[in-house]
Amino acid sequence: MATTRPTHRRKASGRERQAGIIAASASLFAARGFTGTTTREIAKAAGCSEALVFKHFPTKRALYAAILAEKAPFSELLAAVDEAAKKRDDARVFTLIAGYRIRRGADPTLLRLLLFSALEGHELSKMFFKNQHRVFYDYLAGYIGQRIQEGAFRRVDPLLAARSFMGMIAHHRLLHEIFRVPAHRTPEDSVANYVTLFLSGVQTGTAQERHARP
Amino acid sequence: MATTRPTHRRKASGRERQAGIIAASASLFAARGFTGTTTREIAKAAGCSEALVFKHFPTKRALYAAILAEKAPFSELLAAVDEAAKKRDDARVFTLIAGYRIRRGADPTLLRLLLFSALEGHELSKMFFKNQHRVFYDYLAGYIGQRIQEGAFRRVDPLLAARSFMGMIAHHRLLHEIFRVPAHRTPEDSVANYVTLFLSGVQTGTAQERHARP
DNA sequence: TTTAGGTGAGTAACCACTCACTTACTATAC
DNA sequence: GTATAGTAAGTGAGTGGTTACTCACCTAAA
Repeated sequence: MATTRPTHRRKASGRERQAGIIAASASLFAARGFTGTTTREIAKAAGCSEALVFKHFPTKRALYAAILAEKAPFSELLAAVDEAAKKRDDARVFTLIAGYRIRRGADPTLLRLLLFSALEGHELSKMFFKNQHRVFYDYLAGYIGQRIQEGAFRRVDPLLAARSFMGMIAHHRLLHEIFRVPAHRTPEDSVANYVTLFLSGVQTGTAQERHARP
Repeated sequence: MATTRPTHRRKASGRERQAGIIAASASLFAARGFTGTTTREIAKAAGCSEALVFKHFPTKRALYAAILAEKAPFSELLAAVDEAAKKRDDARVFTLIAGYRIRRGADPTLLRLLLFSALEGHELSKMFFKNQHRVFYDYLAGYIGQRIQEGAFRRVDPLLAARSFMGMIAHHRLLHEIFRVPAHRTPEDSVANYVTLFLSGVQTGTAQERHARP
């Protein structure tokens, strides 16, 4: 079973090729959308023939679906957020989430794929959206609801409040990554601004004195 | 010059046809994107032959550009907002803007066209974005800056604050119109929530007592 | 009679996808 | 060690269908 590794291999293994095709086509689909990308371009980007692409994926649509299905949710972030949530460190909870989205070197591919798939009405769009974004709303809404019960947050609608915060973040990325609006602040600055603004809006007086006014 | 109007006209005037083609193709482009829409579909939707479409617009791309260029900014809204701004009625200023975007029967076509054109990298995308959205940022940022100087708002970054608010609104529409997330509040409720949350976040103590706590 | 409105029948290029076929690697028999 | 058989990796040259776009021609109204 353990295969030898020749130094100058001329044929890639099935796994390698498949991963290569997925990686190459993912950036193409993200850049041009599903209908805007041709199988010939995919083959060229993957460094193989069109025929081989169809040996690995029965149809262009199946390849697209494989890409969307591959992108999994992020566990390490949620663990860090959960820890901050247990300490009731509001600023850290929201800064972690915002900072994960808004940061130097963040990959714009996922956002473009998400938008394209939703606009083009691909069937896997909903699952993709659920894995990529829904997690945050549910988690944040739960945390906000809890903080309201504890008297730390004002009585706002938890789900709408969670969406408000995620809206600021998502819109920030949309402006910069899709509409190419130049940034006039550092990522850290922007995140701090959004977090402060949001927390000032939801925290009660007592909680604000602890965090929002340095 | 004044032409008679026969009751049973069989040929449309050039203007009428052109408008019909634009209207028909606009909804198709919004639904399927540029590459996802065929000229045959456009002709069928406009109720004429493909050849006639090309008599009016030299290329498919020129037709797309004509659609994006046609969509003009909204003057009556800005007038109403301006009036509220002169009275320093913060709640009304933000409620007007949010309510214009979030309301029953709002046309999702423009949002889809805007996103598709930006994602597909169409040249007119930037102008379209400027006409459709940029106005709000600049106007709001100016208003927020003024309110800060007057001591009514905290010292936030005016542009980031404006984007935060527009982000909540834009994201709300994105969730419902593109990602088909069901609404759990009425449009008016949602708008009121977003406005209250935002104003609580930016207003100083004195201003909050006047507006945000009924 | 003029002319703007309108079309059926193309065209070359391109699309997703197929197939007959070659090549490179490996396990095994000797 | 080497010959060989089996198989996974890989492709050039297509396939029928679709695309954006054209052109010669028609038709109704002023």
